[in-house]
Amino acid sequence: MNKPYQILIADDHQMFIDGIKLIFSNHADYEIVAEALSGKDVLDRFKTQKIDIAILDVNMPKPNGFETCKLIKKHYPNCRIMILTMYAEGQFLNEFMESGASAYVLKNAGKAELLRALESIVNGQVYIGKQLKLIADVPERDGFTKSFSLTKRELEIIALLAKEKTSAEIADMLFISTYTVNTHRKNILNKLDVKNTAGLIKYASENGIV
Amino acid sequence: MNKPYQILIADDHQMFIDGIKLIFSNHADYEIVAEALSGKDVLDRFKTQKIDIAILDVNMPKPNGFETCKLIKKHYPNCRIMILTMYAEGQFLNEFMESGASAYVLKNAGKAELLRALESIVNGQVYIGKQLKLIADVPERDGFTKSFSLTKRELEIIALLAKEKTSAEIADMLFISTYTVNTHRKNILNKLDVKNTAGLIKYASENGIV
DNA sequence: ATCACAATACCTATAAATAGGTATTTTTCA
DNA sequence: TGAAAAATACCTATTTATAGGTATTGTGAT
Repeated sequence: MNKPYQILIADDHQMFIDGIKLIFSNHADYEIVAEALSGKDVLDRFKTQKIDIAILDVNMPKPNGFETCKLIKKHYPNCRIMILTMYAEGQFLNEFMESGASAYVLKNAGKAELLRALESIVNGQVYIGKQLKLIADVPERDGFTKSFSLTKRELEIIALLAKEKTSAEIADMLFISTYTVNTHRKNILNKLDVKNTAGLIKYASENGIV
Repeated sequence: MNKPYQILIADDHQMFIDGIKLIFSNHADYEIVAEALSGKDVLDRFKTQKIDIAILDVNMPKPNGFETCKLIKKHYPNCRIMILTMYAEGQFLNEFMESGASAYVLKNAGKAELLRALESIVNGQVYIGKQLKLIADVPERDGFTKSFSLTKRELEIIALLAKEKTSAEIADMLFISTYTVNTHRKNILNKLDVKNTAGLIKYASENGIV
């Protein structure tokens, strides 16, 4: 497995594939060499091309994402697989664990997280998207990235901070004490491991929270 | 001209078109109804479909963006046109003024600005991208968005703020006084018309400065 | 040579954010 | 029904940021 890594991308929506392709155009380390619209398509591609990494949608027709994943792993154990899902619910986590995939990421994760996940993958680590991780509350495992779970209230406050509101203004809008807002802000900074509001907003922008 | 607005998108790179399409998928107000790879293509599309807004790349083959724009305006004066350019240089501004287009935006402007530009367009205003405006230093005109030009030093400071540095830390790194850094920050907030660092970082993220 | 702008610096006062705590109530879920 | 997580609230001290000024120096363009 050498650079640029040869990637297959599979999803039943062509437009989504196009979007992903856009992310990798001009990227030195990764190259999209195959596309597939169904699980069967994916397996066909493997027969004819060398593929280092497969990015699979869970909700794919024919064999779905996990089944396809298991089949790939059976015949091509060296291939690394990233599973994409639309839903933040952790209901698929067990399946993920059994499927042999290396990454499990939310579809609306954003470019930054996608690339981070791929980096983990090529380093032989397992990556689970932040938003997914916490909901499922999986025990820590080697190679898992640090995760943080933002609560509803915290997300609400981030959104207002992004609208240039001060703690006092936020307190007024949410009918809570300024003390409480500040406590939330403190917790948010700790969870995201950022130093101040600048880092917070940057994180939020990069991860589609605002 | 009623919602959803029917949009034609023209660019000689199919991938770029796909990217734009992705932005408008699921958007209630705008719908991409036509694509074109050259100026001639564009005019052909107009003959067969109703188009409210045309988004044209300057560097298009056959008739280029501006020429195509003039031709469209001549035959379909009600159509609003957005011109996209890759370069921040203002050399095309005169041509833009004469072309009758309603918006002039940098290609790497980002989703947020693209939508802002479209909003201006449908409201009958003229929109010129921030980064473009200042370089050209056009006199203010009705409907033009407020413009701001960030200096090299200001951009430098924004970059450091995005790295969670404080004014004192920035002062140390740039070998200048903290007073100076604060003066720059003050000027930046004014230029960008944001209230605080949160707004500043959000702007910077949305506009590819950081 | 002059004018505009960028970059620099200083001062003061106030507002806001951050960091360190502790602690209670409410929700949620097993 | 209990335990854990989330949301709430309060206190204090310190650091940073913001807003209002003014002012000097260098530089690039006309």
